[in-house]
Amino acid sequence: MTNQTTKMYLQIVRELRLLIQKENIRSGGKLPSERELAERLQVGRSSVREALRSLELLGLIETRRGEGTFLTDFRKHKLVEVLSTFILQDTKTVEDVHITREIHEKEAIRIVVGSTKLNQLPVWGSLLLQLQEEGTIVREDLIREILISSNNRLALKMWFLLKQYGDEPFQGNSEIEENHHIQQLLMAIIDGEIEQAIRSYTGWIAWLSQGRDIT
Amino acid sequence: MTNQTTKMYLQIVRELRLLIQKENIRSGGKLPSERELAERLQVGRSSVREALRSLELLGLIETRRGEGTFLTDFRKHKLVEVLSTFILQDTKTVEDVHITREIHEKEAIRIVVGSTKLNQLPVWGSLLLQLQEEGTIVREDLIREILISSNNRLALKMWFLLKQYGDEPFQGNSEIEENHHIQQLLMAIIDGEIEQAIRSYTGWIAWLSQGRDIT
DNA sequence: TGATATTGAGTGGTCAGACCACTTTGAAAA
DNA sequence: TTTTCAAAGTGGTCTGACCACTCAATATCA
Repeated sequence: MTNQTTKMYLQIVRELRLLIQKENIRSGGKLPSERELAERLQVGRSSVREALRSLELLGLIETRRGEGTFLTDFRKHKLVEVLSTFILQDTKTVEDVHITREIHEKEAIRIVVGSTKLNQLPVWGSLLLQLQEEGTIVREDLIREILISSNNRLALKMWFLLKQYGDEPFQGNSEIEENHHIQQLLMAIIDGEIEQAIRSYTGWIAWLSQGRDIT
Repeated sequence: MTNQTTKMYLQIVRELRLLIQKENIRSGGKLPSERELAERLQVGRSSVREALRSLELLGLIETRRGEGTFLTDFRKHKLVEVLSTFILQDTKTVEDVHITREIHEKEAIRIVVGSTKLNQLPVWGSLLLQLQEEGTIVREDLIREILISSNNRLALKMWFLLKQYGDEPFQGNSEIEENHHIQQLLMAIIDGEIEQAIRSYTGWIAWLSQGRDIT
C-alpha cells in the first residue's frame, strides 16, 4: 500500500476506533490479532504494530504476549508516566490540569446538590456515617461518588483522566482537619445548600494545595 | 536482542529521553535518524519506529519524510485530541457533550467575572459596543474570548473539541432576542457580577436549546 | 476413569532487508 | 556564476522469518 496523504499507522488508529465501535468491543474485550488486522485492512503487520504500540503507550489498549490485544479499562492507563517525563516540567500545564479537574468537580457538586433527587441519595448519609465512625474517608471515593451521581459520563471520564494526570502525593496534612472539610461538604450536600457546598469544596481544595504551592 | 522484562520499544522511549537530555536537544531540534538509533541502541529499526510512532501520536515529536525526526514544542502536546478520539466514542451522547461544554463555559465566566483584572479587559467593552452598533455578534466569538481570558489552555482545548463534536445548526431564533441575552452577559461581566453573569448565560443557553430539545 | 504431561496452533516481540517517496546537497553542466 | 540533476540520506511500508509465550486439545499415565 502506497501512502497517500496520511500516515498509515494513523489511518489504522482511526480504523481501529471504528472497528471497536462497530463490533462493540468493551473494556477488557479482545481485539483481532495483529496478523488478522493486517489482512483485513490490507496493510503490513508492521504498520498495524506501530498503531497498536502507540495506543498501548497511551494506555488505551493492553497487550499480552501469547494472548492478544485487549481494550483497557481506561482507568488504568499509563499516560501519566510517559507524558510527565516529557511535559510536566511545564508548570502551567500541571496547573491547568488541576484547575480543569476542579472545574468538573465543582460543577458536579452543583448538579448533585441542586437536585432534590440526587442530594437525597442514601450514599451521602452512608459516607457521613463512615466518616464519623471510622474517622476517615478517601478523598477520591467521595469525589467519584459525586461525579457518578451527577450522571454525565463524559465528564466522569475526563475527570478520571485528569485525576491521574495531575495526581501527586499529598504532603501529610492533618487528617482531622481534612475530615472537617469533608464533613462540611457532605452535610451541605444533604442539606441541598449549593453555595455552602461549593464553599466547603473550595476551602478543602485550598487547604489541600497548601502543600504543593511552595512555588 | 531477546526481550527481558520490558518491551523493547518502551526501553527505547526511555533511551530517547536520556539521549535528548544528554545531547541537550531542544524544541525543534533534530533527533538521530531511525537507522542510526537502531545501530546505536543495537536494536531493530522496527522497534525504533514503534517507539517513535508512539511519541509522535502523543505529539512529543514530529516526523518529516525525507528530513528527519524533530522534537516538538511540548506545549503543543496532543493529549486532548488523541484521547478524545477514544473517549468520545462510546459516550458520545449529544447531551453529555453539550453539558460538558457548558460546564467549561460557565466556569470560565466565573473566573473571568470574578477577577477584577479580567473583567476589566477592554475587549468586553468592545464587544458590547459592537453588539450595539452592528446589532450582532457571533456566539462563538464571545465564548471563545471568555475561555481565552480565563487562561486555562487545557480547558480551552477541551472546549474547542466539544464544540466541534456537539455543534448543530441552530434553528433560527429571533436575533434580537439573542442579542438581549448577550448584552446582559457582557454587562454582568463588566460589572463583575458573577451570579448575574451565570444567570444570563444559563438563560441564554436555555433559550438556545429551545430549538433542539424536541426530544 | 481421572489426573497429568505433551504438543501444536495462535499470538505478540523482534529483526533484517528490501523498495518506495521525498528532501537536501553538492558536483557537473551551462 | 548560475542552473541542473543525480546521489545520498531519511522516513514509510511491506514481507518473511524466528523467537517466546499462552492456551486448549490431545495423548499418556496412574
